Parts: sequence; structure tokens; C-alpha cells
Amino acid sequence: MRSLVWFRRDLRVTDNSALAHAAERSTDGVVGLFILTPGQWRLHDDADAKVHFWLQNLQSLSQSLAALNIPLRVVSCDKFDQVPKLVCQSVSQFGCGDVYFNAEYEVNERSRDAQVTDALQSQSIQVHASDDRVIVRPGKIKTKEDRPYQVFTPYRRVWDTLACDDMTPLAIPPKQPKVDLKASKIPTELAGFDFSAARPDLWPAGEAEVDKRLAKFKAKIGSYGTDRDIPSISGTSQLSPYLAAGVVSPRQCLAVAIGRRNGSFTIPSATGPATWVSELTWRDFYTDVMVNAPRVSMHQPFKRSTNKIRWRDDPDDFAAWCEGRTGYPIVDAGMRQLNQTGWMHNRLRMVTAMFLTKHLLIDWRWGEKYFMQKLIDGDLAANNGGWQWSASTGTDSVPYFRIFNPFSQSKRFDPDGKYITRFCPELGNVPAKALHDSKKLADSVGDPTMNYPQCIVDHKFARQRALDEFKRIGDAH
DNA sequence: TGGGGATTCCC
DNA sequence: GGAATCCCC
Repeated sequence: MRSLVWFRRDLRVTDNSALAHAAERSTDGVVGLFILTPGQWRLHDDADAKVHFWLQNLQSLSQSLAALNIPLRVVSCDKFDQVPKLVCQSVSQFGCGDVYFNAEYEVNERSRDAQVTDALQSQSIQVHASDDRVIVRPGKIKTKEDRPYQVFTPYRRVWDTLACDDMTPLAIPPKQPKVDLKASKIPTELAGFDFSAARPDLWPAGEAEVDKRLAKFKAKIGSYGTDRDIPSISGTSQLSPYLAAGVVSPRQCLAVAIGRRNGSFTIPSATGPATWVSELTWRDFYTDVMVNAPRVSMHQPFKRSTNKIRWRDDPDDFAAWCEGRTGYPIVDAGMRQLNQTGWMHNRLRMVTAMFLTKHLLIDWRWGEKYFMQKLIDGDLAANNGGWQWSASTGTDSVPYFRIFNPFSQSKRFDPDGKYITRFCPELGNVPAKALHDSKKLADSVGDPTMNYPQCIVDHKFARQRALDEFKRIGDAH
């Protein structure tokens, strides 16, 4: 039987469950399929940078598949509602008897896949879905009362006991029997998307690049625990866009940190690798939260009581935040990094998100949407989880009274101002000390030729305003 | 995966 | 005046 592998956000040939299973079982060749759905991507606020990255990686995937005699066919429709018809058409056109794909867990994606599965099964086509996007399948980890965890730490304790169960990496499949089909040409432009600001220099596509990054990261993972918090250096893995697009599997990421001992894997205890594993666990945790409480991905807070918060819908303050001109150097540097590169250091994601939701008291959904529209690594579950953490509306989120002081944050994590001045060059001549001190900074930027704004809001005032509002809704912690 | 303010203690 | 500590938010 000939098999169809439907690629979505798993743009790789290494350690790809759907591809490996299809190759193992098919006897008459394998065909790859990818469906462009630009209208749906716009609805989902997928960033220009991310869609560009997908297309670049599709090109690379197509070449890797061609070497295995697997032609990658690319078809297009506007939104998910037309996908079932398109998959059925492709299956019959390519002469395939079954379909393999790796599950996606978002609401719209799950409903799409259910419809596709129904449509295929009604035509006696077998459907094989694999759980491949996270390390521990969502819904698998439950409390003793058979309920999903709402707190990260106990979730992680269980996760640790399961994470290494299925660590045998899947090899790249062997060459398949030839199929009389040509691979599609991958588009380099897409109507409705603007790729002019894409930065392929920062994020080269393809699995060869992943291998390089994995090796590089493995060599320095020992100091990841501390280095990852310093945004001026390359202390993080720089893998997130690849993980979001599935150019690397979460198991490959886990394998960097865990040593194989006597043929079995164990979760590391050393700070660096353990912190990295934690980050992978957060990714699984937030996916699990989204599946168990889909409302979080439908513009609802996890903590329903926070619906009573009167967010300030101030478009001017929001624009200043988006554009990186709040007058808080660390916040502005973070936002400008996002705008210029499509990526933001994790420490800055927390600082900027908390600034928007607490200092400006602007609705976390506005920030969540803006991040998605800009991030090359945007992932619904992780982005939503992070925003609800910062806004104190989520599961196991930061207590509302724990409000980052942007000046203390930059003093701790960017003491010499190296990161700040990289993205705010107009502050290049301001002494580092003044970058972390509101009064000294106000004196420095009092010079209008510097062209850097005064603080948009006073820290002390803003902090109290947020505390008062959260106290008002009586959300006890 | 804190910060602010008050107090105390020390220099 | 500054570091350490404690309490509250």
C-alpha cells in the first residue's frame, strides 16, 4: 500500500513519528503533503517571520525527502474548512491507501483533524495519528483524583518519571520505492504576507542548522542555568523557532541534556541541564493546560475571577509599548529586539509582558496577540501560558503582587547595559548606572537631542495602581 | 522564575 | 549610610 504523510508543524525527516511509521509500513512508496492555509494563518496571527520560516524549511524538507524518493506535494486553500476535501483529493490523486500525521493540539487544529479523519474513513482510508509534538502526551499526566495538574512542580515530578520512557530516537527512514510523482515547487512569496523584513541570516532553515545548534548548545549546557538569564550573551539554545516549526523534535532537545547510562536514560540533576529540561517541561505543561482548559486559548483567563479586572484599554500606551518607546530602557530594548529580529530573549518576554499587564494595566490578550504577530517561534500554548503567567491570570502564575521593577531587572541581568544599548543605541553614552536608576535616567534623557522618551508612567504609581486593582477584585493568593 | 518599606545593626 | 532581616503586598 502507498502511504501519505501529511506534514504540518513537523518539518523534519529525523525522529519524525508519522514519517517513520509510514515508511516502515508502506510497501508501495510514500508521498508527502503540505497544505498552505494563508487565510487561517492570518486568523491565527501567525507572524510574517514565522510563515517565511515555514516556507524556507519546506524547501529544505522537500530536498531531504527527495533523497528518500518521497516527493513533497504542496497544495493550497484559504482556511481549515477546505482542508478535508483537499486531503481526500490528494489521497485519491496520489493513489494512497492510508494517511499518517503527527497530532496538533490546538482547538481549531483538532477540529480540522477530526473532520479530515471522518472524511478519510468514510472512504475506507486508514488514518494514523501520532503524538510527537511534546514529550509527554497531553492528558496523560493526572493527579491522584484523576484531574489535570494546575501547578507546575507536582506536574514536573510525574513528568520526570515518564519523560525518558520513549527516548529511542527514530532514525531517518530508508529510501522508499520510487513514486511516479514530481515534488511541488515551494513558493517563496505568499499573498497577504510580507517577507521583506525576514532575517534568514539569524535563523537559517533546515535540519543541518539544527544539528549545528544542538551540538553548540550541548557544549555549553553546563552554564545554561545562569547564562540563560543574561540577554546580552548567547546563553540560550536558540532553538525555539526550530522547535515551534518542528524542524527539531522535543526528544532531540531532551537528548542534549540527558546522558544515557547503561542503556537507560535519566533526568539530569546538574543545574544547567536540569534547567533546560524544565523549559521543555513548561512547554509540555502549557500544552496540557490548553488541552484540558481550552478556554485559555479562546480569549479567557484560566482564573475566571480575573475577568473582573478593569484593564485600561489605552491605545497610546499600547503603541508606545509595541514600538519600544516606554522610556524604560530594558522594556524598550526587548520590544525592539522583537520588532527587529522576530525573536525576544525569554527574560525580556517576562519583563515586557509584566510591564504591559501591570505597569500599564493593559489587557494581556493585547500583548499575547502582538507577540504572536511578531514571533518567529510563536506557539499558542506557550505564548498564552507565558502571558497568563505574567498577568497573574493563569495556572500557577506569578502572584499579582510580585511585580518586576524594570530597573532592578536590568541591573541584575544587564548590569553593563550591553543588551540595552544594542537595541537602544541612542542610550550609548548614558552611564550604565543611569540605565538602572529612574532619577539618573531622567536627568540623562532630559537632553532632547538624545531623542529618548521620559518614562511613560512612574514605577511606584503604576505598581500601586495594579496592586489596588487586583486587590479590588479580591483575588486572594 | 520579587519588590518595597521599615527596622535593626553595624560601621 | 549601607547591609541584613522581616513583613506585607
